[in-house]
Amino acid sequence: MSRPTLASLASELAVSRQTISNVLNAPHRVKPATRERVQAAIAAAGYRPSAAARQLRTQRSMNLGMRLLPATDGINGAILDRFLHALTEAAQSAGYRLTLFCAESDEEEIRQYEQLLDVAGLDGFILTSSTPDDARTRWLHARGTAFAVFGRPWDSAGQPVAADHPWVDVDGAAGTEGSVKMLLAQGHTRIGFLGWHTGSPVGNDRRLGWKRAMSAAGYGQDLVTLNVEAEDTVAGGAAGTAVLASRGATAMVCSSDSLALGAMGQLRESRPGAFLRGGGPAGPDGQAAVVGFDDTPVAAALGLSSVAQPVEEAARHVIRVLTHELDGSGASLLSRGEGPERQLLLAPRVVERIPLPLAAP
Amino acid sequence: MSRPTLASLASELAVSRQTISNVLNAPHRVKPATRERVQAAIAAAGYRPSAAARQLRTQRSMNLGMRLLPATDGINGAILDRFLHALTEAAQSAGYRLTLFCAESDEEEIRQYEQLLDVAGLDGFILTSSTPDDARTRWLHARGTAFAVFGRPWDSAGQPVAADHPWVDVDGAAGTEGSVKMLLAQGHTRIGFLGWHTGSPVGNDRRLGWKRAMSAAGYGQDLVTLNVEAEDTVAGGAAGTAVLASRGATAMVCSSDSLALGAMGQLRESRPGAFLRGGGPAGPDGQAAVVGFDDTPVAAALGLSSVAQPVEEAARHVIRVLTHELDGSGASLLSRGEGPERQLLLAPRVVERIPLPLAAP
DNA sequence: TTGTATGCGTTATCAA
DNA sequence: TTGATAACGCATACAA
Repeated sequence: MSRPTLASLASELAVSRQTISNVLNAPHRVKPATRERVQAAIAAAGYRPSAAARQLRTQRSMNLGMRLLPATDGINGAILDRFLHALTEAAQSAGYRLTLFCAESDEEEIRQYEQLLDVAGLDGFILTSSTPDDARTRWLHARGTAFAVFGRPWDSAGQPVAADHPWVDVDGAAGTEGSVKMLLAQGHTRIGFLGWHTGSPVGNDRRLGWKRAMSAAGYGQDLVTLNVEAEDTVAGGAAGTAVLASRGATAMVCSSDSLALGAMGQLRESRPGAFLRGGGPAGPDGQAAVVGFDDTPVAAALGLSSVAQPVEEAARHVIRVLTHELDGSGASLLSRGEGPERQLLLAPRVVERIPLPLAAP
Repeated sequence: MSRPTLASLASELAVSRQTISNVLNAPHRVKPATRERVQAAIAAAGYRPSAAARQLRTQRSMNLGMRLLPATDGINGAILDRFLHALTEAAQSAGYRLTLFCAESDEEEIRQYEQLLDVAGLDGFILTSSTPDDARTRWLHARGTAFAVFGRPWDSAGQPVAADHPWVDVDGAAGTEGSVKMLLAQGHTRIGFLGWHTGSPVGNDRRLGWKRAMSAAGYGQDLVTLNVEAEDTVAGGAAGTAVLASRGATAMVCSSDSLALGAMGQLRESRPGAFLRGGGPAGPDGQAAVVGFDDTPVAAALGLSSVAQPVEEAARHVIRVLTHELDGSGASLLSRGEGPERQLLLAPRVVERIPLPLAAP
């Protein structure tokens, strides 16, 4: 009653192991009659090839690795759930398994790569963030290991840079640009930007979209006074909003939902009635408006407008391009047709919401 | 420049492969002199045994599997991040890798078990929830596969039941009981319970704690009127709270942060000033209080009191008991001493917070 | 179209 | 204490 193997099946069917192997890996090379007979026996016996034996022979594990970053904020990190699920699902239907690991730092991440490569023979890695002048992508490239990144490559100055490895990212600037346009349509003119004080490339990108849209609308002279940087927390958002409000801002575009949450709270406190218009988007007639980023569950729960990243689509594409790299190298002789985009910038979507009427009329 | 193997190392050192293998797996069986010489060579060459070859030989993959549930709510599901990270970390330091997979249903989950067992040779599984009369645990038990569950076993009627498989859970009743005690200490007497309408064992357990504490405090006669069931959403929480408030409740204990969020919003709207006392916990003098469950990031962000589950500890213990089951079977001859608790009920912690002053004075 | 022989890298068994 | 041999389950080159 133990699990069937190639050998046990072969003797049972009175054919060679090779024939069964061919039925599985090169069906066209075997006569239809025997092929069907073998296939029936495979199904009946519930035979499944052993991945370990196969890996030993082919040097491929059909296994992808990904580092699980520690859950930081919890508000902003809420995106990971969806990304990870879509990633697992996509990998699974592409015939790959997904192995998770932890690392305290990028240096340790590299050491983990090395170990997982040597010990488990992982075929490739998914990186869920990119840093300026990323040592990890350099290492992987030098080692000749396949990988794909969720995040654009940045040079050491934090500027976008060309790279020849596969990556997928979301166009943050387009997101904040869309937020500004939405607020302009609501009648706002003094629209502030509440960003991070870290100077991260991602944050700069989001600020850039705000600048572009404001300039295009003719409010370029406000770019200095209406730009505020704060710590990426609810408290930081409240503090930054106090400054922006004192400079006359009636609406703010934020780099994160944490900041936006703080902004809403601060406005509710300092300007009673700021969100009274439960019936629809508020105008500049004493009304306020806030747009967050990432469209976390918190935003949805509180009626906070936010920029939604297509993380599921990003995850699917990461798998698509990575598996194409892994599977395609051999088949590239046959299908020299184009594969999936090796580099892809996805457009986010601004989700407009009506703030929950959390204050009494 | 290819990776060293047992054979290459052996010829280089002029010893047999077996000796090197022994140095790794049974160091006491090799003479100290040669042992050290081999160990030095291993370190110098950066040799690491191949998991695939090892698995082929030992029939153990050092690999654990876990189904990734689709991110449902996003508010309540926010716990998964922390659980998964702790799980990965614990597995890693126990020498195991973690493989993720997806399934649409519990039946498909079982089919995935079967496939992952046959193909990848996983050593065991972690289940992240338990259902009444769980078919998955029955299947795994029948198959003789090791597993551990985050969640108590329930019989088909949703009552706690004994089972001999390892599990870890958090005592929900103790959590709501603690919530009630906190509210009593604040001066509240009419404390409502806002629970799920699904009749899930987990929900019943949480309701039970409220009942126990209320009865103990002498408010047993209110158990019927102050118990409300609603859909597990923010809107459901608001609706349920309207009912509870109309029955005179000044405080509510909720089965989730989603419900609690809805409760806060509803109270803010219907009772201006309900949370005015920003300076400290509110009393029954016109003040309101809400306690959620799970201590999600949303609760922390909004100053919502909530019951915090020790998910990291739960994850670590799940790995502890599962790896003990896997590793310990052989060593049980030597160390017949007690291992980790095979069944463990962890106590949650009530986190008391001051609501953010989101309404104007 | 099918079968035979060999090796992937490791550990277990046994003999020296 | 160490070494030779076989076997884990599969796929590839080559022969029939």
